[in-house]
Amino acid sequence: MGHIRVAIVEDQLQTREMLSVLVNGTDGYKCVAAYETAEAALTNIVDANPDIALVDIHLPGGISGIDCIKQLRTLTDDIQCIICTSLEDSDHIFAALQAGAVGYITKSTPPVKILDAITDAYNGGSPMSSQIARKVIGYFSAPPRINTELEKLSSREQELLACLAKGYRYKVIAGMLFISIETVRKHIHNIYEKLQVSSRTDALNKAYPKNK
Amino acid sequence: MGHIRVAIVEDQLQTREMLSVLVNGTDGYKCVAAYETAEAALTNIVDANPDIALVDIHLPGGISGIDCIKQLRTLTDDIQCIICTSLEDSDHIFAALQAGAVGYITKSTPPVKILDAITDAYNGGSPMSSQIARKVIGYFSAPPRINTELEKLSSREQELLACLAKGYRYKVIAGMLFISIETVRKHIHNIYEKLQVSSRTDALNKAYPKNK
DNA sequence: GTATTAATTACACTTTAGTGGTATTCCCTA
DNA sequence: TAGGGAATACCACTAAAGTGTAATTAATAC
Repeated sequence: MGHIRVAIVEDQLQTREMLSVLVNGTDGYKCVAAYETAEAALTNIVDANPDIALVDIHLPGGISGIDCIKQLRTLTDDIQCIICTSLEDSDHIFAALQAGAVGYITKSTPPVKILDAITDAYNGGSPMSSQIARKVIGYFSAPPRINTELEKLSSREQELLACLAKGYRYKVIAGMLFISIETVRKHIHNIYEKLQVSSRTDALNKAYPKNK
Repeated sequence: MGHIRVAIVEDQLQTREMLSVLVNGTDGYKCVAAYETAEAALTNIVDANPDIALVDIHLPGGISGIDCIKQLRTLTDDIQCIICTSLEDSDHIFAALQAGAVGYITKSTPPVKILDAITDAYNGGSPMSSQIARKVIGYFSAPPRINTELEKLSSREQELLACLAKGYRYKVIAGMLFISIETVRKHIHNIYEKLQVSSRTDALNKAYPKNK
């Protein structure tokens, strides 16, 4: 005991060797497995029982590192995966975190920082550079877009539109709002004109654009 | 030039003083404003023109630090806000990042790390501890919820449903998928049966529930 | 004080959506 | 190989949605 068990999933021999030497050469860390492909990792990694797995995104064969993590999550929750890659675009970062990676470091990370990242993840943190963190939170801070479409509508019309969004029939809406079905028709017709559409779904898509 | 302009929004005099002394006492940083309340900050901060604002969450008066950031975003995009608080729960973190904060540090952060965070944010990073980062990504990987409704549908049916979502008419869908309008009807009827609904809007609401 | 606008109702009409039944082909599996 | 699901297609029918025009009232704006 007393050491963190590390597995490596990395196709490049040189990087793989570098990582395992780094890990094994440091007190408190032990490299318990190293795989060249996702396939090899998935069939053997559970037996190796690492605490932490360093996973490359770009792997040979059909399974990417991201998919590898995704599938690994179906096998066990005991292995925490850190993506270790040269790819730094938002899409890969996002996909990796969604797959269940707890950290994301780049291959240019200096060796001592890699060990820090391993310890960090082991202690319940999520190692990533603040540059990467910025990209991560980019997904949160939804564009402060104001909905110009909705503003075109009167409050009554917005009320009607909300009913449309819930899928209510004209008759039901009329009953709920205590107005005649003809008025409902008229309101909705006005809404469609203002939004420049001609169907319920189009109106909803325009007024409440899907965020992602 | 040559220094990062910092504003402070913090109700506690002691902390405020500590931060301004820290910032002003370090080469490359300058405290250009310090406010006790969100209200004061919102009316004056744009004129002070800081690069970075350190914002507490818990502020006296009606406006919290999070709402302060939210409103500030409607005034300018030039000020990057870092939350500096003692609150560390996921909800606050998430709300802050959604409001537009680019970083999240705690008051227990040592002074030098606070300066690092400011520089970090200034350079396009998102300063936060890896513990906080873990909570952030928790929102990503958290709901491994599979959409059981969508799974009931065959791939062809899902294709049809996607067309419905875009607001296409039956005739248009038929043209796009090279099938007859009657087949479109049939598919959609089957979809409605599987989802236990009887209208386009209901089907979409059930198959693609709004996440918020 | 008059013009505009939102909200309301009405009627007639066209188009689209949704229901129910039947049938063929293909593919997969028990 | 018999059955089942999925995809395709057609028909007849009903229900709902959407269009066009017109008119009244109340509030608001100029």
